[in-house]
Amino acid sequence: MHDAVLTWYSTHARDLPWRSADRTPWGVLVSEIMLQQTPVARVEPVWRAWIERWPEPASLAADEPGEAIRAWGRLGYPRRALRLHAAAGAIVERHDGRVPSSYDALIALPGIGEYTAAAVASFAFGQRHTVLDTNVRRVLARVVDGRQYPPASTTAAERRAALDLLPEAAIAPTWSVAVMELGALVCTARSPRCEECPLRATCAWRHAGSPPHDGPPRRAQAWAGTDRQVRGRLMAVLREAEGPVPKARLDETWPDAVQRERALDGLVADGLVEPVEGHRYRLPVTTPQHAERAT
DNA sequence: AACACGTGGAC
DNA sequence: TGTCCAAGTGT
Repeated sequence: MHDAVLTWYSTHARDLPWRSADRTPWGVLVSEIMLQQTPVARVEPVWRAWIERWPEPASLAADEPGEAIRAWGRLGYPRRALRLHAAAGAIVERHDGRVPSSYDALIALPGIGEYTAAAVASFAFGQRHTVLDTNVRRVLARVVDGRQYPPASTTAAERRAALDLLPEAAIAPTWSVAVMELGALVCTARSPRCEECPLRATCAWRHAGSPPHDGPPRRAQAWAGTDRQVRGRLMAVLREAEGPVPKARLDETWPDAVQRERALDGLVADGLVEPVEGHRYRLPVTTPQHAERAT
């Protein structure tokens, strides 16, 4: 199983900039944050511009958080940009400006959770960690469990299965990225290309006749009319503006005043937007002291 | 544990 | 055309 996947990866891996031979831990970290819930094709140009402008954590930390949000563009979930800016500040303060290599130090940074800490420790520092993203979880669900889709959230059983399969340290990172790539290119969610799969001979799901998902329905996220849509409208206006925006301009983005105010208040509470005197708003200029504090 | 959190491409 | 989904995290 390992040889089949590694051989497949050696000839099918995409040539992505954050995988290049001269990659840096900072470049890997930035890519991992950008790739959270966001397709590779949309990340690549933004990543290139970001790394050119902020080639190390200290350069990002020295800039305004609003500039990070602006440079984030339309990648979505702009709180990731704010957390990446905060992570850069923490790296400067706690780690002398160098991305830490330990899983524990990584997961302590804002915006970095179980997956991203394992990914950076593996792909930037060559360590042996189980890397469980949506691709790996789907591949294991099919190959090992014979199910079409993994559980809604990562389980202990999945971590155990991933650890059982994780090879020796020398090739563990390559194994992880290879399984991820297999999930992204072949063992896809919607229309898997099983004929091209290096694991087609051993896949439990395929052997079982590719049975459809049976558990509770996987609910898609609502979008139209949600606060998320309103927040997106507001952020788009603020990103594209040079400086502070009159509230009247924000009021044009959404007809329902109650929902609009709620969305704007939420953005301010999240530290993504800053009120300015004279009924104006702008992207944040200073790092928020207590944004997203537990309630 | 369930939910909020953006955006746009694919089918 | 509307649904589904993309290298998750924090609460």
